[in-house]
Amino acid sequence: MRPIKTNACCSGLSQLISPQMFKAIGDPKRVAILIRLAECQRPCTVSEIASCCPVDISGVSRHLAILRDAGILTATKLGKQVLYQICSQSLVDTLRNIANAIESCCSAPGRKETVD
Amino acid sequence: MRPIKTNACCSGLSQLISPQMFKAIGDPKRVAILIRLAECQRPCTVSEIASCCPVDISGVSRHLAILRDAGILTATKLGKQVLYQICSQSLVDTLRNIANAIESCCSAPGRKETVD
DNA sequence: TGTACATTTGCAAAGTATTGCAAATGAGGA
DNA sequence: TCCTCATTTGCAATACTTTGCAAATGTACA
Repeated sequence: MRPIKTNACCSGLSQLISPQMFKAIGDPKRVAILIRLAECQRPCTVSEIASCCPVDISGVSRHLAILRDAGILTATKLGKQVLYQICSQSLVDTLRNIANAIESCCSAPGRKETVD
Repeated sequence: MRPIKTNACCSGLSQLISPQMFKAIGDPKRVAILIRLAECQRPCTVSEIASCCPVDISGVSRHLAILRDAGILTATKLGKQVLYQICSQSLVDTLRNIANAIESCCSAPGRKETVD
């Protein structure tokens, strides 16, 4: 087996890619919730969001907590209600940073290499 | 409850975001495999990839299949071996398209709206 | 204080994922 | 053909996730 040369510039990927974030998005109901929130254009209550999918509202609340814990949503209490909204700028930045890192790592010519 | 206005431009998100792809990346061992492949700068065999993490090689083979089925890797047979590599361009494009869609959807001023 | 409403949490059931081992498959070379 | 090596698959055990219901929490308002 050949020795494995690794590209030092790729090491940043492990800081950028959070399995928790990807796992949070990797569920069809949570994707439906995200799209609902994106379309909605304003912070939404749990009850409003729950109308996106045929699940008990307690389940929606749990899905929202998973997305919030992954840093994808923020929650704000307002009286009896809780308003959720997408952290769109940080999500956009994270996705772009990962794309840039993969691109520079996987298709950069003349890159520095080190033996593993 | 206010009627929910939705933003027509966001509907593309549901085509772009594949829960399967995010779920595939959303596992620490699979992230380790991806980083190994990214660093490695060339197609790698299963045995080479397996050295990235302390798991039986059969488990690594299954993780690779999950990433391949999600469209993140391609596999090529070469004699007794199978070479895996990241579909880096399509992954990069997908991440950027999602970022662009979220950005235009969530922070576009003067957007078109329709009542849900 | 008591009632109404929105949301979250405890719980148990059902479903899905991950793991290691052992055996199967498939390809190259003696 | 037979042996070896790389990879994949069957299987069972274990662990984790998702779900709905019911109950708990927290807030507003009479």
